[in-house]
Amino acid sequence: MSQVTEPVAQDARSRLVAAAVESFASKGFHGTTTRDIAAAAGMSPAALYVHHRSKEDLLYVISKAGHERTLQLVEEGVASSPDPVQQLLAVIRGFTVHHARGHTGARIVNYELAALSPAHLDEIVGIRRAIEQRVRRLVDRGVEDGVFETSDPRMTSLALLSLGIDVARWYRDDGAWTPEQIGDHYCEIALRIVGASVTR
Amino acid sequence: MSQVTEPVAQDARSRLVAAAVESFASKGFHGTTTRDIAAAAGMSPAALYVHHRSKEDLLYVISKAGHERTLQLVEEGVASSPDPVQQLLAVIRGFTVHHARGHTGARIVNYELAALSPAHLDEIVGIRRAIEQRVRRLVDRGVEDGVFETSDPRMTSLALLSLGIDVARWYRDDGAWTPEQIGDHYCEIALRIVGASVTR
DNA sequence: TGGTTCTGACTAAGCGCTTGCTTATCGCGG
DNA sequence: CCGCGATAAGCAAGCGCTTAGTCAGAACCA
Repeated sequence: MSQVTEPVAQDARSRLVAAAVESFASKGFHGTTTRDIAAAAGMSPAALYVHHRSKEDLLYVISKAGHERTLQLVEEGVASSPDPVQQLLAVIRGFTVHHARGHTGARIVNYELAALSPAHLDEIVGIRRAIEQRVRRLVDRGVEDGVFETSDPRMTSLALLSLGIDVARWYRDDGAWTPEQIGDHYCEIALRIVGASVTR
Repeated sequence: MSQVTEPVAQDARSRLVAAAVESFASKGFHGTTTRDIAAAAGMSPAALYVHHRSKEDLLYVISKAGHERTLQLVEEGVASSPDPVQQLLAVIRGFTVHHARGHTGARIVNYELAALSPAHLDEIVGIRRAIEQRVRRLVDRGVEDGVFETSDPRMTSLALLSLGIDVARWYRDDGAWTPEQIGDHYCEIALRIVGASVTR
């Protein structure tokens, strides 16, 4: 069977993905060479093409997985409670912590969209729309229930997402706060943004 | 003298800068070729080097001007009133409108820092620190005066800037809101974030 | 005519990706 | 248990092309 060979191949494949994540995040897609990635994975340039169709395909794999993880995170937050306030807290905490702890991957997810092929971009944009829609529905529900108060729910939900996404840009591993501390403070900020009339 | 010839040269120079802004913003620094820039400016590839030392130098010129403009904007907002609330509103409105209307330039300013040479990056980081410091002082003043209320003024001021910067990422010219509408809503959000106990 | 602006032709270096080959591991007939 | 053909992983070398940047001279304007 392939129970012995597969793990080796899977390891090489994921090592290339991990190397690409590091390279793309620090130097950008176009600033990264296939030789950079191969070297970081401890392989020859040609080995990249044994496991991946192209450099762009590597970006697509990373982007797809990152977006799906984010969508899952948001959906879990919404499903965690029937109360919009608790849903908001769960979503913001998960979203923020994820963008801080996984800032390398999140940078690629949010800032390298233009490097995707048109077909791949289409697919990714679809997932992004789903993420935005989930948050918009959450805010709308809160407004309907009278626990949120905002003059423009659509822009408010966009701002909530925006705040979390931008954490990936400014977060540093050697910074002053842990991802959890940022998550906590961003929950406080989020409640204020939606005008939640609830004790903290 | 060169009073007559200079305008022509200045025009070519600024046409190259304008072309570089468009290209860098849409395709990124590394995704843009010197031929892209020259062609967009209606010139041959070699003409770029008559007016600029290198492609990186072009990026530096754009980044420097953009950062200085932003710092100026923040300082004008702070100087507009002795009242922290009015200062905050002026800064957020100016900052947000600038990042929406000038989103092409702002994308380069905020997302192409890694492509700068170490020396140039140092200089730019200095301006960024000055911008952050101005906003932090504004928030600290508001807290001292008792008109703002927040558990972490440092993270709050970072979040305020973060929110404005990210507008450059998601704003579209054909989107649902004008820069001014976004500025208005972001003023409302900012007041809530700092816990300003003031009527809208 | 003199000086500046701008160009076409060029180069060295670096790019994504392919090729030809070696090596390691596999199931399987004897 | 052994040896054989098959499959896949990996590498050194390099192909065809594009890149940033150069330079000698044409074109232009005072």
